[in-house]
Amino acid sequence: MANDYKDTMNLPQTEFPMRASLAQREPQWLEFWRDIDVYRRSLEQNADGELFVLHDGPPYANGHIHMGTAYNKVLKDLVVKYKSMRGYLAPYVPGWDCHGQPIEHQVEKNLGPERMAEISQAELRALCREYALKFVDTQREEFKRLGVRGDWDDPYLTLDPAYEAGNVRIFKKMYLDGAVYKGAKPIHWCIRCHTALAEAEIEYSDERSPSIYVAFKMLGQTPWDAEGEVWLLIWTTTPWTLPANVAVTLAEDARYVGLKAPDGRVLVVAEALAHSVAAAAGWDRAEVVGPAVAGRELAGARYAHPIHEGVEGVVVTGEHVDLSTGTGAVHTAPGHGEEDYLMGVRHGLPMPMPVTDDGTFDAGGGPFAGLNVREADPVIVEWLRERGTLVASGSIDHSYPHCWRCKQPVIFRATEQWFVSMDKTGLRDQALAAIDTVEWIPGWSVNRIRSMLADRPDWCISRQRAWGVPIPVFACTKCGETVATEATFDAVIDLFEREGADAWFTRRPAEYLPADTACPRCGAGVGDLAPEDDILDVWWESGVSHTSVLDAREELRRPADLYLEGTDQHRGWFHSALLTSVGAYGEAPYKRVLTHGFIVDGEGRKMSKSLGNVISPLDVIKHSGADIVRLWVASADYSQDVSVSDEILQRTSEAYRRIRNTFRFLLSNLYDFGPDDAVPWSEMREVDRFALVQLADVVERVTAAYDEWRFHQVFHAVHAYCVTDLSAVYLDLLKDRLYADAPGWTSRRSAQTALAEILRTLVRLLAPILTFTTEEVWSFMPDHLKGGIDSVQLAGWPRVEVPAEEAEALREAYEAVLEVREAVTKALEEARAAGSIGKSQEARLVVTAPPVVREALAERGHDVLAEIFIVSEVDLAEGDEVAVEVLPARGEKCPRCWNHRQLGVVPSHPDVCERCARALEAIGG
RNA sequence: GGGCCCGUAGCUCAGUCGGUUAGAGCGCACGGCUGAUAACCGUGAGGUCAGUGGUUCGAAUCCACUCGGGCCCA
Repeated sequence: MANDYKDTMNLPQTEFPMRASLAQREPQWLEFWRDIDVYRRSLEQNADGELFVLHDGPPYANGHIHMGTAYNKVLKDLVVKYKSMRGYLAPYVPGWDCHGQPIEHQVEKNLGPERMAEISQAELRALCREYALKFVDTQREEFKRLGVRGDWDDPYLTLDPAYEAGNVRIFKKMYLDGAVYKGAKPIHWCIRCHTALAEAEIEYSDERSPSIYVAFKMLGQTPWDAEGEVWLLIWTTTPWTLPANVAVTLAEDARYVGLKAPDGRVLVVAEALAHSVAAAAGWDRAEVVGPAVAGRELAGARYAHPIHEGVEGVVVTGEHVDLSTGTGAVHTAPGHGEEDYLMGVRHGLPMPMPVTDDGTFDAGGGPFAGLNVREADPVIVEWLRERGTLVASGSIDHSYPHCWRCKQPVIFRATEQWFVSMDKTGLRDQALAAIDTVEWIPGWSVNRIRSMLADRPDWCISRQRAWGVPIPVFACTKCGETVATEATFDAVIDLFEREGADAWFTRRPAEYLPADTACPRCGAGVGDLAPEDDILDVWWESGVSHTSVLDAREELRRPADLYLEGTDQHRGWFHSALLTSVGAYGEAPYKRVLTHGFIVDGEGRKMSKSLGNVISPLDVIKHSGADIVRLWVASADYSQDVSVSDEILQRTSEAYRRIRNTFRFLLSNLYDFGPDDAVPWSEMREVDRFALVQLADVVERVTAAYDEWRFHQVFHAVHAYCVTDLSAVYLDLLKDRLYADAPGWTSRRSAQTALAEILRTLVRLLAPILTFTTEEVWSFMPDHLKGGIDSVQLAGWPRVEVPAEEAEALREAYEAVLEVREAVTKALEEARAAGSIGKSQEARLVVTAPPVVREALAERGHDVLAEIFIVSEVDLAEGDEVAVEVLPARGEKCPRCWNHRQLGVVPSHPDVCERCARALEAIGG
């Protein structure tokens, strides 16, 4: 039986399992890393290395992680681990964004309206803190489970006292420079709850509103003067906003005409809407009179205010004018609408706000003073009708915003807000200049942040909420003056450092401000100062992490080497960090910014519950393992949106198995490879030397890909190497030598020398990506290949040195050999299809090739060619083109190595071929 | 509606300055091996380079528009 010889061979042996069972095994590696404190040791080991700071952008501390956060964190981990293995001192301090409306909103919902009414602001803040910390813990465990390495025991939290104080440091600098000012801006406001509402606190539902057409009398000359008295006709569904009117906005390019009303007045409307206006007014016939004039030509015209006597309004133009409904002339009240507000900012319009916080008109409401806006509409409509300016009226059903809590319709109402001026101190220009000092990856991303900065309005940094860091200024209760000086800021910084921002809500200013603090206007003392109610925009808070984290922590440094976030952060964190850093220090907070796309489904659509295409990283971890998530992250090109689907994960798992089996083969053939068995380069077989040349080339390509932030090319290069160079060619052809040669022969040790080098190199190339699997591989490697290092993460970056000249010669020669090999496999396949052979070792080849190729082949030697082609014999012939003839092998099948050879050459082992006989002799068989 | 970006095989990706017949791996089909075995090897089929129009001797590549998608604004 052929099997008699099986025991005499060096067949692969390993305990390294073929099946990964990642979901079960990965947690053991997490324990291992915890036990050896791998993060700390990675820092200690590189204590003298160059510092590389990847600064973590803080995810929001509510809910579980999703694919987007998982993707981002894994990408960061790849970078940190790669840099660390290259010898950089690469600390990673994860952080969380803990303040803000979503948490406050959720806590409020959990409490319910009754308890909410009883609770103090300090108590609410305590509940918010508890809520945020709970999700910090949740996400921390989930990120750790992904294999992300960092200082999880001491992350940064935006609710830490020292962090909160950093906000004040930056505010102080920018305030004292004159960049911060107080202005007004319309926001959603609930007049019943007396509170500002965020977008997430708005519910839309249908509402019936009045629909009225109102004529504003034009003043001065108009193009239609010859036709009669000229009025500008507007349409609105919110009559109560008319007292705050300051302008009428026309579409710049649309044509406006005069519409002759039955009473003889000329009403100016957009030409496109003249007919629908006449229909709404119920006129049988509407005559268009006089010229048609572009909107822009009417800009600057004046009209008499529809409510306030003796007041004038102005005509402006804007791009938001809708020409499908209404009149094409938009009533504009900057205090009552977002677009109106922007028009006001652009044209320098005043922003009257006649509505108080409970919805009552003050004196600015003119004839309606004292009336509540909820009741005002019919009164105002009647009032207009009496004066003859109401051209038409009806009602309309439309979607309208309501308060999530009391379900009442909300209004847009301008309130006092704090702003950062983009231009007063040159912030915009400085920030634009700072952008050019930063490396943006991918390159186009600079366009994105540049256009956003160039176009953005002043930054509104105040929010009317409880859960955040207060705007650190005081108001004089006597005269209303703002009190904020270097001394008060420093006192607040000190207070926050000691007690956190909570103290703002529990202590009186007199307790912590210098005793001599006084109002600069009226001289009122410290006892008459009230702390500002509003809190800072959370983008400000996370933005100042360059100060609260990078400056504050010893192991970090400002500016950071890298910020790495999704593309939405051009408007978010990249943006707010840049503005606060430029505002305070005149420079960018980062040297480099890498942005990645969003996670979408297999069709490129965003993930949403309603589409039912959401994939959770937690599920993938549970079913396939975190290394599959990590391999998926590494396989995709992050410069565009990244798809994930069951099929994609399936493909990823297949690629994983392929890589894993490559490791398994390497390990299983090194079971008897001892510390003294390595063969020096000069004594290695040529094929093995070429394998090392290929390995060196892979290291170079992969290292370049990492260095140039092209991680998906790392994956593709390594995967292709495993499949094409190793599995299909080198490992396949090596089996004969590995299995059949005597264990200690140089020929076999030469092969093992190459395999060992490949193993210790490959495992480290992949360590940043397959963090669990490579650790597992490392644990199965012979000790002498590990150099006494217990974690692959601490093993440094591989270098494979090959003599340059010889390497080049080998590349050239083997390019020809491998090309011929392709022709060989095709020929063998044909022979197989014809039924003349099964195993390739049953074949003998006659290879015909042109002189140059033939020479390259001949130089290898016939036996080596047979080894490379995995056949029993190769003969060469010369011809014009490469051709391969497949013949039955000569001799008999050796029962030990299965090659076809002359058997019985060695008398002591008459059954087997000469090589096997010698091998049997060598092992004393 | 505006700004930035994306679209190459079923999937993940290459494709140099515009230059032969657009490549690789996976998957799929078929076959081999049974000494990497829930593994491994081979062969093969798969593409209107999203579409249309243009520039050019020549376009996946440059330009315009259209369609589809993403992020951010409005």
